Amino acid sequence: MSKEITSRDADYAQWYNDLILKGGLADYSAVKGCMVIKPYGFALWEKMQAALDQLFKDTGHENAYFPLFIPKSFLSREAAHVEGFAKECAVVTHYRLKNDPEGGGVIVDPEAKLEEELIVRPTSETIIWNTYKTWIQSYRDLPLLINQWANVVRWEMRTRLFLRTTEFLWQEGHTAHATAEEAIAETRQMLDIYADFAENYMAVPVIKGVKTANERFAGAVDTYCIEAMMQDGKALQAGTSHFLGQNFAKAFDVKFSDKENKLDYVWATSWGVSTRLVGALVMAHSDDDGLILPPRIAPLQVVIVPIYKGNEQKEALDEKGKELAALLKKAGIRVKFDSNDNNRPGWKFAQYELKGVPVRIAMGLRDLQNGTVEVARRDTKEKSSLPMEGLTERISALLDKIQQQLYNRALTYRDQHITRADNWNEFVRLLDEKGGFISAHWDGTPETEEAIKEKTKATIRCVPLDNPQEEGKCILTGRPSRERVLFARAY
RNA sequence: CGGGGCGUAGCGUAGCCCGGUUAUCGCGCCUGGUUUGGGACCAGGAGGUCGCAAGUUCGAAUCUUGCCGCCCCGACCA
Repeated sequence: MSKEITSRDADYAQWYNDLILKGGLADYSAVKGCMVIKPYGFALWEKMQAALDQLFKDTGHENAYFPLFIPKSFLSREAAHVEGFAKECAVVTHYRLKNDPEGGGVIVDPEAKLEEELIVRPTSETIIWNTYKTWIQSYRDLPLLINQWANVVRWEMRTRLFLRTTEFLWQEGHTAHATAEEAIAETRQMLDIYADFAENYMAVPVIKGVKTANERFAGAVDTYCIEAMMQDGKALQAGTSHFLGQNFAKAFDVKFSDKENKLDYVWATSWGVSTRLVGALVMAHSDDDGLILPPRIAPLQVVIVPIYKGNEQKEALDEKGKELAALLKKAGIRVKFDSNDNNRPGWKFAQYELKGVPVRIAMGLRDLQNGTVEVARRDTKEKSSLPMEGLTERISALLDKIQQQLYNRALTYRDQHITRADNWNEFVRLLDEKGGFISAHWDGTPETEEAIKEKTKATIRCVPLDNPQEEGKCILTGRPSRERVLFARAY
């Protein structure tokens, strides 16, 4: 590939791609726009899944599974929904191939045309609400709190590893409630869970907010989101939680009888996060030496590398290494003892740095004699010699400390990249020179938002929750405004 | 779909402008040995439809035309 870098964006894209490829998270695939998630990358996703799944279950949700295929007609039942997704749907038209009578290959059998085409789900609201119609009759059936882990397909024009792939893995929650208040509370609760997960597990600080009408989910009344800041100053939407009102209940005719035997449509929410979170993690923390993974979700938290001369030393260190690994494992630490003799220590150090393993322990003869080990942090690259005595506790504490410091570092960066702009020139200059979130007044109209996007490529990421009210003038039109909103260029 | 860059061994590349024996180098791989506290070293070895097709030419990785593919930027979007 070319080494010519034509812009900062391209430079950054290369850095990002290298991190993922060299870190062993994923590969390009034979199908353009799709991605192969490698075992290490999938192990990371599984850690994230497990934590999220627990948070969902702790709040009363259950997992289920709905079909991959959706009858084409379902999509058009909700007007805004079809408008939003029609342009990016993969469509199944036939169910059989046959040998090409003209030559070697196979062709689509024209006899095997489906009566109604199926679309591969870009999201599952429609197929799920079609099902909910049969599940919900009475207020006693509510609330219905379902989540599914699934893959979805969105035929995007341009893709990027983890951040935007044609097929991606995610979870999507779909809930039904008796009242608007309850559904809104659910929407907010799930937003809080996402924020909690991003900050406390991924160590990525996020801003909770509401989307403007332009950025709202197709079919939602309100879209809430968490927005993160990447190291290149671009924003990344890391999760969304939608209040759907009665839109889908009406589209799929889902009514229930309340306690007074009055018939009404149910109130809905949906919420999701995807493998994009892996991309967020990579971009938020990594450096030029590779990935940096937060300990709480790192597939491997500690790697032990023996350093030896000759077989005799190797044997002694193997024994000690296995012993230490067992000790750490017993304390609940995910640890690997790498006694592979094919690679030298220096090579292993570099490899585990590329993979972002938070802590490395090196032990050689010198350590055996002194009863110590060398402990190195991935995030700061600091090395120190620690006694074997009480090592487990120290490592546990160190993992916690790394988790916290990663978050603090990302938070400091993020906060340094929220800047106020009070006039148009300043706004544009900040976007071009500094990046990050720009806090500015906006007149509240979709037209102005669109105009700003066209001029600068910046969009309104969100109106932060609990946003302070403040008189001001729109950055573009000068019309009156009551609050600032967050603008940024985004992924 | 537009703009840019590129396609030479598993990976990364030189050579191309200005055509000329057997296509360069590094990593990786195989064999043997020495090594091992930050990506080891020595010796030997295997590995190639130079993206595909046509054309020009005595002769094409190199020139011309067409096609295919990939990456980056933009439009679309999580």
